[in-house]
Amino acid sequence: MSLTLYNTRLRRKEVFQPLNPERVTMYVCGPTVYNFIHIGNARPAVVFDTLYRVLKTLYPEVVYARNITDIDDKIMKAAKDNNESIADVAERFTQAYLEDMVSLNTLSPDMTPKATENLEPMQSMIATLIERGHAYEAEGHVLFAVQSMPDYGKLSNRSLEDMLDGARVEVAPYKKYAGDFVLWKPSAEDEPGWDSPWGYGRPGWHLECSAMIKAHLGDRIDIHGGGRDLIFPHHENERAQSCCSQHGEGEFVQYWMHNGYLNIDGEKMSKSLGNFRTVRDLLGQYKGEVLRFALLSAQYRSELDFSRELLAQAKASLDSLYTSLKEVDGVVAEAPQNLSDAPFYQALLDDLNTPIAIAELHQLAKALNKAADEEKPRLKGLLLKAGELMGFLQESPEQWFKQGVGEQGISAEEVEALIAERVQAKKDRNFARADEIRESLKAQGVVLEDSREGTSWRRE
RNA sequence: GGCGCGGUGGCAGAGUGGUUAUGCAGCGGACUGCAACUCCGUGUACGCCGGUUCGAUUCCGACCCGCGCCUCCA
Repeated sequence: MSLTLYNTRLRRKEVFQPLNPERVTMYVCGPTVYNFIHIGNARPAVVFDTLYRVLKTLYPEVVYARNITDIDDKIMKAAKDNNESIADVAERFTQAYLEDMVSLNTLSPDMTPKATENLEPMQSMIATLIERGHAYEAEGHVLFAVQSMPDYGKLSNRSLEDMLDGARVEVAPYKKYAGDFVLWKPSAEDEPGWDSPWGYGRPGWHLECSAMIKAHLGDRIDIHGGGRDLIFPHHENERAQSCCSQHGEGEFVQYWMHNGYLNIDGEKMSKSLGNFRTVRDLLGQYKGEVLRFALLSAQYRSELDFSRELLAQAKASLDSLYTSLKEVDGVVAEAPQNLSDAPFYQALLDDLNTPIAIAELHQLAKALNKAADEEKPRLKGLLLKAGELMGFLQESPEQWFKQGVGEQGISAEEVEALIAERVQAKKDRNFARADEIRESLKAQGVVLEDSREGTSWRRE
């Protein structure tokens, strides 16, 4: 079976056929670095990281780019509010973002282009658009003329008329047409900017992605991903800029992919509504892998309600998977020779059906629990591989169960000492003392488990 | 107003024109000094009303409800 992906532009699933099977290209919209990211922002990072892992099993070279937007009015505002330079704000939150990405077990993209390092390609794209009659200058601005593009609106499936009907912003007076959007805007003396043929200024938001894709990946790429809220206007406008400035004909992006929202109490999580939880904050209470598991517990196009219960269930599921692995700690895993028949792989190939793939993880774990010794290396290898494709199960069970989150509480040495005391108590048939120790540890978040091999422990 | 998404058992969440995943929680049992873990067993749910059909949660139509986008947003 081959990879199928849901293409937003066509509103249906398609078999994925790369432009060049030797080199697959994927671009995902990264953060604007003016704040810590919230867990909703983490969803595309985790989803497309999973896709990246799957693509790597299919193609010899996958080039994954995820940008950093480090020039933007919101960053300028944050810098002003904190009395800090724009570069410092951007640098600080870029680092925080990269740390959060590591916590969520995402692989590093092959490139992380920054807007401020790509002004030249942006300006050259503007020049081309003006030359070709798709853009015009007005009062220090350069605007894209949406009416110059016959199929503008095709990605988001809307007509110009319909869009303007519901418009809720005032139309700037210098626009020839209300739907035109900014490619370049003037900066005041004390604002950041760059010299350009159209005066001192800075790029419009949509431009950087178009320009960086062209500069680093080429005129045409295979996959472009991001959150659903980027479909319009961001990706529609990117498509307009890129299609109208590229060499030759054809779609600039072959497969547009958009993840659904993360909700809080049924409402979209967003910075403007203020109902968000930052990844940073959540990492104080949950391991990154738990957050990742929660994010992948629904198919990426569905909405997902983010709650304490969701995280508790994610944690419980991972505990159970790691328990299976713990039981075969001494078994050497046998790497699967061929994934193509594995149900978890089939599920991932079907537009990243992670809930099914997770169900298969549980099936593998259950099979492993019951397996005869000679079957264990193969099953363990499959389970680890399935986990790896989704970014799970890469810690040792020991680490998973004994490393706490945030406040460490009782030390491992103290736990071991109490276990030793309890073993003696049990030997003396002093069960009252044995139970007392277990209860006391339980109250401190440590669970003891007796077996023939002895007593093991884990943090809850 | 335009465009779009969704409503599945206590919760989360797939899927399918008929044998109705999976996990968590619950219940019964095995194991255990007692537990925990694990294992075995256990749950006839698909918003409402019509239609098509031998048969619909799945297809079609209407309706109700929720959510989103229409130039800040992942």
